[in-house]
Amino acid sequence: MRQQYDVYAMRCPTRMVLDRIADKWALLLLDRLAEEPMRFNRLRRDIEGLSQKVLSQTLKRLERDGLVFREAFATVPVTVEYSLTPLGRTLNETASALAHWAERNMDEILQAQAAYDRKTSGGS
Amino acid sequence: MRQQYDVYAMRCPTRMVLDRIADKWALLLLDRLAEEPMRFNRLRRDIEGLSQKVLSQTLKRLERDGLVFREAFATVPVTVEYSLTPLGRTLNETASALAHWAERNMDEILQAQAAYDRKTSGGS
DNA sequence: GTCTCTTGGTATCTAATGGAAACCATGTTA
DNA sequence: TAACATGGTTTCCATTAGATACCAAGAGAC
Repeated sequence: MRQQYDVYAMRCPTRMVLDRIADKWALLLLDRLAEEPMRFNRLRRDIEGLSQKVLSQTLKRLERDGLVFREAFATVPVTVEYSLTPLGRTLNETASALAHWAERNMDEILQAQAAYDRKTSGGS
Repeated sequence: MRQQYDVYAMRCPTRMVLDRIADKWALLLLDRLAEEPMRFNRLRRDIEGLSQKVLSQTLKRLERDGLVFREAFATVPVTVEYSLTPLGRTLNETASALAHWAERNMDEILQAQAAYDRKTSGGS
């Protein structure tokens, strides 16, 4: 059962996928959708700083990769609901860990940055 | 013990950190350095497609964040060795999971993409 | 002696990407 | 009739990524 793909190889398709999931917005979207299915503008409002264009692009790519499911309802103004696919759900287990690692270790990082900046700018 | 940071808030410092660690090259570097300490050009050769400039920038940022330790030896041509800090090591536990999730689920993603493209371009 | 290779980077240039803002059709409400 | 909601696409500009060349200091080949 050796793995057949290698992220370190340039031409490996995993590179493309890693490039897609190692993305701030994709991770936040996955994490948000893991809670419950959501609509376009709800996501836009929830994730501060995420523009419509990038939201649209990111959702489209996630849908293409089979991570997100898009369902459109022919209501008065069209309603579009996004949710995680089973595959997307398995990714979220590791992806959300990354997002929340940042929250847990923020203090330590802030201290490291301050120390680095003191050493660098103030240093002899 | 509620968390004091929120990745969904725009001005939260975790955003900055998430932006940094949700990066293809940073993840691959962390994963590579988790194995053993390595020198600059070794990393460049091992991670295909990674340019000197981006390697240099990424390492510098990771060092500033306290994730990577840089040690220079005054040898003949200067020797510089990079290794993970304890903090970097905790990150790698979740970060490498992301990189290798791509390897494990590659086939399913490729199939999803093919299905999506058939539906999109060939669809009625 | 000098040509070329190594080390670990920086400087420069260009192509691709990211984000802000405007625009779109359709329909409801004030 | 003007404004707002829906879910986007288009346009523009600034930042970024990547390719390439360059740098100093030495080691080894010729």
